[in-house]
Amino acid sequence: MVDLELDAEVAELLRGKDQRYTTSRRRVVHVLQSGGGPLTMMQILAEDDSLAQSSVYRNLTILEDAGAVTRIVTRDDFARYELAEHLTEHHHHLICSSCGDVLDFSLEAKTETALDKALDDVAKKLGFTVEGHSLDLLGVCVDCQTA
Amino acid sequence: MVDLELDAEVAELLRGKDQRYTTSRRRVVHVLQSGGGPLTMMQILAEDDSLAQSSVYRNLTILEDAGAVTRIVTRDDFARYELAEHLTEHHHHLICSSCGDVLDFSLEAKTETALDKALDDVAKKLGFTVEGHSLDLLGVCVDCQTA
DNA sequence: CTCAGTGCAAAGGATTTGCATGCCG
DNA sequence: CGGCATGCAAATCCTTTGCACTGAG
Repeated sequence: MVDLELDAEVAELLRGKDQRYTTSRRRVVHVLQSGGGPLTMMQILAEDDSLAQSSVYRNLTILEDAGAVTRIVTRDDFARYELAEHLTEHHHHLICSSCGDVLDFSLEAKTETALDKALDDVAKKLGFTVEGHSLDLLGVCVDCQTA
Repeated sequence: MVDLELDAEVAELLRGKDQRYTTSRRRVVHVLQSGGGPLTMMQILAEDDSLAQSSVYRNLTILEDAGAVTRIVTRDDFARYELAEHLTEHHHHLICSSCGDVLDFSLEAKTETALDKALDDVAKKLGFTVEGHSLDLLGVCVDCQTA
């Protein structure tokens, strides 16, 4: 999704919650877009130092509420944020157990479909209403292996 | 795994780290074993009030370090703990987006194998060393649907 | 002008740690 | 006996909140 579409989409989502798409919110969204994976607060602030920590926290909460951003927590003590799935592509996470960084990856459509079906079956059996799934691969990233 | 095997296994793991399998550590392990899913600190303390909060935190850290316990974080602000995978069966988590509770579930062996293979392929392509994977199903549990 | 959005600093809450005591080996 | 494990309470650190200020409409 190119910037313009993305901005329009996010603006729309925010309007639905009577929120404006302000400059700093736009900045946060753009940082997330260019991340290549979910980012921590530290990473976001480092990427754009015109942003104030408390405002970023507040804006991320608002963006999450509007459905534009998803907050995830992995092994370490920092929450990470990424653009909501419908603003990107369905993907999964590769978590480095050494440095803690998180990268995106995707499965072939065929595999993904098979997985969906298997999960639906399980959920049906347990009486669960499925809202989505997340699949994390835990391992050591390239950088940490060479280091 | 029955209690005796489990205790022996955990004791062994702790010995490997020069740690004792004390009474309160044993209590924590047994609470986790009967959980049916990963438990929060609150749930653990509620299950056995002879346990002191700080000691449970400390013991869980030690047990995790010894490879007997795994710490996971979901959507809410509480960490959850479960017995390490090699002490139980490979399984996945069903997270209720309403009450936050987490339950275990398993996939058919065939599905699990296919998934493993797909993940291995992806990891190889990205130069990652795989240590494991986790699959969470997000939805609404039976209790929350009727409520 | 008005009111949502912002930034600073102070508060909040799950988790961790210092220290004196108790208990296992 | 000696040292690790425990429990209490105080400290930590990410995150949230109170409040006064700023800027868009």
